[in-house]
Amino acid sequence: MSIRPSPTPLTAPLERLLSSFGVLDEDALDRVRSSFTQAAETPHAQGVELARDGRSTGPRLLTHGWIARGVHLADGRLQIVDLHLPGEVVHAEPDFGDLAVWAATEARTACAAQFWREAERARLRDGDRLGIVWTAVQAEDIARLIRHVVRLGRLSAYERTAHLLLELRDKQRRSGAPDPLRLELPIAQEILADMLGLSAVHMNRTLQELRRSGLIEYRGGWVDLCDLEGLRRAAHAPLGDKG
Amino acid sequence: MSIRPSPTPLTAPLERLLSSFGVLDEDALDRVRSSFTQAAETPHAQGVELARDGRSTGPRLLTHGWIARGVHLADGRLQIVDLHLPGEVVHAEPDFGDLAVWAATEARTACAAQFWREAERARLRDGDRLGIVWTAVQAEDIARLIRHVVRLGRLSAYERTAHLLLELRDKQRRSGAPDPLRLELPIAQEILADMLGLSAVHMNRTLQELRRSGLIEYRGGWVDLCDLEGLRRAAHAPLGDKG
DNA sequence: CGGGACCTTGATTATCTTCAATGCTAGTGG
DNA sequence: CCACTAGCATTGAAGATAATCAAGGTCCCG
Repeated sequence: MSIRPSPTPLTAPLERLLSSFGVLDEDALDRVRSSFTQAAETPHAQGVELARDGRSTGPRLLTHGWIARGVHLADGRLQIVDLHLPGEVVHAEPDFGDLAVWAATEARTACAAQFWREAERARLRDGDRLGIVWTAVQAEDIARLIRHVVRLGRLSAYERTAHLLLELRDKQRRSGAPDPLRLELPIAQEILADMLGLSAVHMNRTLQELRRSGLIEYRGGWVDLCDLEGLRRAAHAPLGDKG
Repeated sequence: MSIRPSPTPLTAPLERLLSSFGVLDEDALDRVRSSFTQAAETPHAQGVELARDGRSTGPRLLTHGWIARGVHLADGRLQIVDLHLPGEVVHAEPDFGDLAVWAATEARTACAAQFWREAERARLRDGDRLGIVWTAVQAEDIARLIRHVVRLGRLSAYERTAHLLLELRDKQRRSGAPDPLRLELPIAQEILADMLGLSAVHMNRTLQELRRSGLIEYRGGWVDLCDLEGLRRAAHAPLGDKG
């Protein structure tokens, strides 16, 4: 009997995500995996909150499904701050304003407290591969927030949508998606609208416009990025590396 | 001749800012001050960039004036990501996208590389006051970005403007402003517009609307927050603690 | 006095929201 | 197998919000 199933399946998407930011040596990879030996997956039904206001579940590794973070205004308006894909460590602590964190689809997570401590400690050791990679991951988290600010502040609905699709594509590639031109989009258009600060109706019309322009095809929860270069031009952004 | 004027005036706004996040003991305060014994102030003329694209000056302590961080789009549009006041440590490294950092007014900064290292190290030591406070400062940086996302995504021009004024007021209080109802605004309306994702014309009209509503008075680079509670209601936000 | 930077105003147009239906599809129970 | 329902996508029309264009106006400074 083996002590532990070979490449702990739990951490597979995390390993892919980390590797997309830099090479992990055997030692680093080992520490990543052993941070989750104690961890069991928790399932989350669609729409159920992981954290809100004061309550927190600590940092959690998303293993399956999508998780959304966002702010609810008193009058019902919602602004989504980020959408998380498998492999990402979701900092579910609402230390930041009254952020809500919920499962945008059926999802599964595992406690990442030990990993978080290990990674933070690694950042301070010179030359530690895990630390180098983890620093890059956190910088990217902030860069993504900044891109979101630019998207919402200065891009039109059409530009925003193209920009977001490229953003999600890049996320999905880090998460280990095989096809660089096919994007899984298992969420309602209303969620995209709440991400982009648009009404659901206008979101729908904008997606149709992207279809009519031949930049995407969209049906059944999948988006085909037919014209990556066109999307990039539409988004005024350097997102969406190499087809 | 004295080696160094007693409470190094250079760090005074930084000390106030840090203290607004938690108590610093003598030891922590000492380390803050001695991180800047080697540092000299550099002046920056209005509009001059500290960093752009690849080039960086490393983390710098803003001692006088305002600094802006933002993204320029190819067609001339500009989205400002944050406005910095004295006491803040501006991470001028454009690791994050193609962020530009420039002096929004005449400004002076000092190298904060040593302080940054010291503060980061302190974060990892349990019970270190500097570490605790620095962690809070960084969490607030992210919280502010998230509030910016909500502002741009889901608030109207009127709401956005009220929200931003409260945000700037809170910043200015941390920076040590004496009057909690008087806000110095030494920047053109166009800069506020670029912060809020509006045209300069509409920014102007929105400010007038806030004046007509009796929420603010605005002239000569100063804003009086006549009705703090009204602003808070207009902003749909819990910003703007106690008059 | 002239020039430049900034603020203000009016008129017009573009973008996006809201409201109100109507279709579409998958799941459910009779 | 077939209504029946719920959730999501789509459409049209009307209205609100903000951008754009084009002038003036004000203030400061050389």
